[in-house]
Amino acid sequence: MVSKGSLAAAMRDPEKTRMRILGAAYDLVYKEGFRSTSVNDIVMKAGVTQGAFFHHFPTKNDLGYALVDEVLKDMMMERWTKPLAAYKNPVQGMIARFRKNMDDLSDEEIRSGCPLNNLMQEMSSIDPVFREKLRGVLLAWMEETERYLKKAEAEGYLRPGVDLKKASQFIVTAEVGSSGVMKNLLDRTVYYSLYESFRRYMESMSAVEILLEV
Amino acid sequence: MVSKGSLAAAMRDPEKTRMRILGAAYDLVYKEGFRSTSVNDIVMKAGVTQGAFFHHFPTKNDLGYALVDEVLKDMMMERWTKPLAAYKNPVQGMIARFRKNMDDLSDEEIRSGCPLNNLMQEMSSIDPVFREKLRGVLLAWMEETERYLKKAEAEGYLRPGVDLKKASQFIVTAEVGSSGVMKNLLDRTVYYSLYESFRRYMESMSAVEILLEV
DNA sequence: AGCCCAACATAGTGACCACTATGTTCGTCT
DNA sequence: AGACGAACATAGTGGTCACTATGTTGGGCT
Repeated sequence: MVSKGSLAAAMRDPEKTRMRILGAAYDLVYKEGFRSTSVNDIVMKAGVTQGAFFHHFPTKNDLGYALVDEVLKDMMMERWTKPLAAYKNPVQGMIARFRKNMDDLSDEEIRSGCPLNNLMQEMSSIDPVFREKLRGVLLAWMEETERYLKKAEAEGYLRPGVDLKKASQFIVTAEVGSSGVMKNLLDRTVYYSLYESFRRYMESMSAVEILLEV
Repeated sequence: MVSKGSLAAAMRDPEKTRMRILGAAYDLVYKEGFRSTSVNDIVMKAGVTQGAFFHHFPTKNDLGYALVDEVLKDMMMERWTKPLAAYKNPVQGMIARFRKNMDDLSDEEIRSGCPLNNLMQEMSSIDPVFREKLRGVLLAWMEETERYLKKAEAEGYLRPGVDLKKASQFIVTAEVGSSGVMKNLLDRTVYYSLYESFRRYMESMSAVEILLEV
């Protein structure tokens, strides 16, 4: 009776099938773009049939929307805002994280760019539903950044008079823009250069000396 | 014999035909993206036949390359670096131009984003020829920016110790990133916010008080 | 045990795509 | 004046696309 159980586990598991599709789609869309990725590419990579695909997602666009809601948002928050909780001084955390996210990137990830930025530039102007969902991710990123700036302010790490909303919008713009520029230039020295400028900008609003352990 | 001449003017003019194709293609690619724009879309908008198109451009990709080399590059320089020549203080010029380029944008242009950024995010990772050509535009933009920073430094407008190359890379990244973020958010108040942060960053490297006439 | 429906699998289908094969026309050059 | 080639125009062509019509199968529920 062993075989039945172990085989059956892989057979009818709709939630797992859906996740396999989403996972395969995320990789392909990240690397090739949404329009350039065909449903066939996705089902081949996921190891399922087109029938399974269209059973779970009525249209290709619906898959794209699910990608943003269920995969992309967590991905971005996991990378950019969640790690800030580990730092006593959020300003120092943002500087350190900008650097770390850059150092951790593989060559292929640099070539592929920022998954949020990719989709924003490709889909925002041609599909209002995509834009709304991507806008939600971008705003959440900015709001979380602002929340950590507020925390920094409350604990005396910020100079008085800094407009936290404006600063958080600029911070996210710099982070997104850096990934976008790097995707084209493919030159890590430029990334180090952008990091140092970013650090200078962050330090200009800091009330304390920033010491970074390397 | 009047008819012959006036009609003939529009008939066999290869240079004009080529330009009509490039102009129509630029608009469509700018708004819809390169992959989403079909050759048929382009020839319809240009008012020429597919035969004419493929006579002037062997493949659709070749048209894309010509777009970058012959249209996009001039477009970007005309908008971002050429106007800096009119300012005595280039730092002030960059601040003023960031603002002016934003104010001059129509709603549709905001929705369409930065034409260079659009193509970079869409094509850089999937076509090396595109990447090289786009890279040329981006580097030219950065180098021109650096040239104006050098001019500013020579005339005493910059604080000592500013790394001009790093600063120019960050400036262009902020300009590109702002257009990219705006394309999604469609909210001019965010643009004003980004402008003020950009201005603060520029002022942090300035040796003089910046006075902007509104 | 048998029924039923979600969860797939298979095999198309029309639309659109970049591109081509081939024909025609006009200006130029001798 | 006649030839000739660049500058088009017309009508396809194979391939790919998102999507669908129609089966089949397995597990849960009575």
